[in-house]
Amino acid sequence: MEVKELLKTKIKDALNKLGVDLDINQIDIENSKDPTHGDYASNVALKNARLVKKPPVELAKMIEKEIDMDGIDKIEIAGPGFINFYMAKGSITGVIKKIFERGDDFGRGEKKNCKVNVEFVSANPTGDLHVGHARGAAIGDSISRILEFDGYDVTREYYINDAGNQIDHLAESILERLKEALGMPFDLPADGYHGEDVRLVALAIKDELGDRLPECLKEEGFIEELKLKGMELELEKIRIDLKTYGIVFDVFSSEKAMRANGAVEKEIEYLSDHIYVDDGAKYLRTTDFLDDKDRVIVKRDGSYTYFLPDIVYHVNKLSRGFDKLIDVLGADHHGYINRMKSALMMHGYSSDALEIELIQMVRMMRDGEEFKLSKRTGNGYTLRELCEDVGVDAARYFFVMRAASGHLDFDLDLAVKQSSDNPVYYAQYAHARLCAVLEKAEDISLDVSCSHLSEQSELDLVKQLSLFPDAVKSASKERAPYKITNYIHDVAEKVHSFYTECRVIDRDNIEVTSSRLALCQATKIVLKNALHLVGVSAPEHM
RNA sequence: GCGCCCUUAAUUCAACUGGAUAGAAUGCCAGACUUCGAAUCUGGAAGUUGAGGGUUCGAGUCCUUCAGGGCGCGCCA
Repeated sequence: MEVKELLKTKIKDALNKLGVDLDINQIDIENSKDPTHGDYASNVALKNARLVKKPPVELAKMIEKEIDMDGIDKIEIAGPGFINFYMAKGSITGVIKKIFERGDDFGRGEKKNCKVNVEFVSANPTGDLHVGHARGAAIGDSISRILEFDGYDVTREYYINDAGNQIDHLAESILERLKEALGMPFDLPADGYHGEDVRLVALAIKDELGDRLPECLKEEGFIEELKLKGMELELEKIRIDLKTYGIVFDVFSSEKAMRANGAVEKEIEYLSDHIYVDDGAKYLRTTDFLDDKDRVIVKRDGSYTYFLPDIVYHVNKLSRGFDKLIDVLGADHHGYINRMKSALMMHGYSSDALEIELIQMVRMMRDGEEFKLSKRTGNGYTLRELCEDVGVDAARYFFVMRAASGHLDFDLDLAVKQSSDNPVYYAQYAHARLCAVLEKAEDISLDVSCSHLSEQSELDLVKQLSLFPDAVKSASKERAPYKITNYIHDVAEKVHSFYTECRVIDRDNIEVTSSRLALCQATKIVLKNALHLVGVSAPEHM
């Protein structure tokens, strides 16, 4: 049993003896942040003093008197009524053995039997992914990894808006670029895509068509062909960039497919009780639910707003058996939340069947100043370039290390720096250092019971390792990958301190050495597990 | 004007969801390599948590009123 659970049970039993029956989930055990407050602390006495009609300190003392002290060195009542527990060394180091037993699964949550669909990136296939997508991608994938690790069944999904006019603009842009490539007069549409990337796509199409190109340009249906071809090529680039970035989607859904077979018309039919017509347009009465304004779903000219197929899409996702949908979206979509939830409620789903994680803007900083364009190409700064410039590990770590709800300043200079200033290297270096030591002492066996650990820095590290399952739970519950990077940083810090203070390999003292080696190995496992959750590698050598 | 988010050290951010003396990193100052990787470590200075009021044993956290910033408020996606 974990130490915290053990303490909870002990407290519950003690309370029982005092004639107080308290649910075990009502008992909080905190990890003391201050070593003078022991290893663990509880505020049960403060919270429940009224049950015994005595001051908190009195209740704390009563609990202290009744509690089973097995595994506990000392108890102190402090402040207004906190109970501080000082654990016996064996209770603390027990976690090492557990880490060895569970290995890659240490920290993994129990199976939840809950299917979650995480939709993220979903960028229009009309050009390269940029740094805004990169943050959403890093966070979306980390959330997926964390939920998976915590015991959920996760599907990563990408929604392709291939039915809107963005694709028309793409095709028109390619068409003009093709004319350009043939030396013909050309005119890029004002709302088209003027970037270098689209020009290259056009050149690829030109190569493919070869001599047929001039003929094709005259054909009526050629623009349709360009839509398909252009999108396919753009999507392929996106797939490759994401893969390099460590992200693979399980499902790509297409808006076009969503609209097929009269699905949208059926949806209108289904929602008819919530629809009214005003000034020739059809409105959905979302204000009956959570929205502050009714929304147009069919325009006066009979075409649909993007909202309608989006409803079809979300209903489709839920109909595929997911218990929860998570959309990772840019912060400018916040108006969208209640609108979509309302629509789903019309289908009888609860308002929390859909959860939307809003990602704030990224500002790229170089030399202390914001920049938007690439130095090399003069175009927008893309995910691909970012990976080339700072590496995948640094990019992903930086994007998730702050809460998604806050703006992020991405310090490019810091990200390329190979020193402790750079949190990624700080963490990876800790891992590599441990590997180096373990490699050097391969012939010495490990003492998994860690019976010869006594230094403060050793015990601090052990305690830090024992916090990993908590960190996972909290990151999962709050969809907050940054909790993992914070955790990683804390582990790395403790590793470096331990390493400086305690020489691991001492061939004249094999007992201590094997305990320390076991600690190193356990730490290595935990660090690797944690880094994996944010999609960052754990290198053995750097 | 209405709605949502934000405001914590010089800077970028934490704070276990209401807990003890508000913590890290960067930057600044002072130290530590004959030894497992100095890509490291150990100290130090730095705060009226934007301002006021309220709720209670206890508030950065909850309520409220202000001030400042961002985003949204399309028959755009």
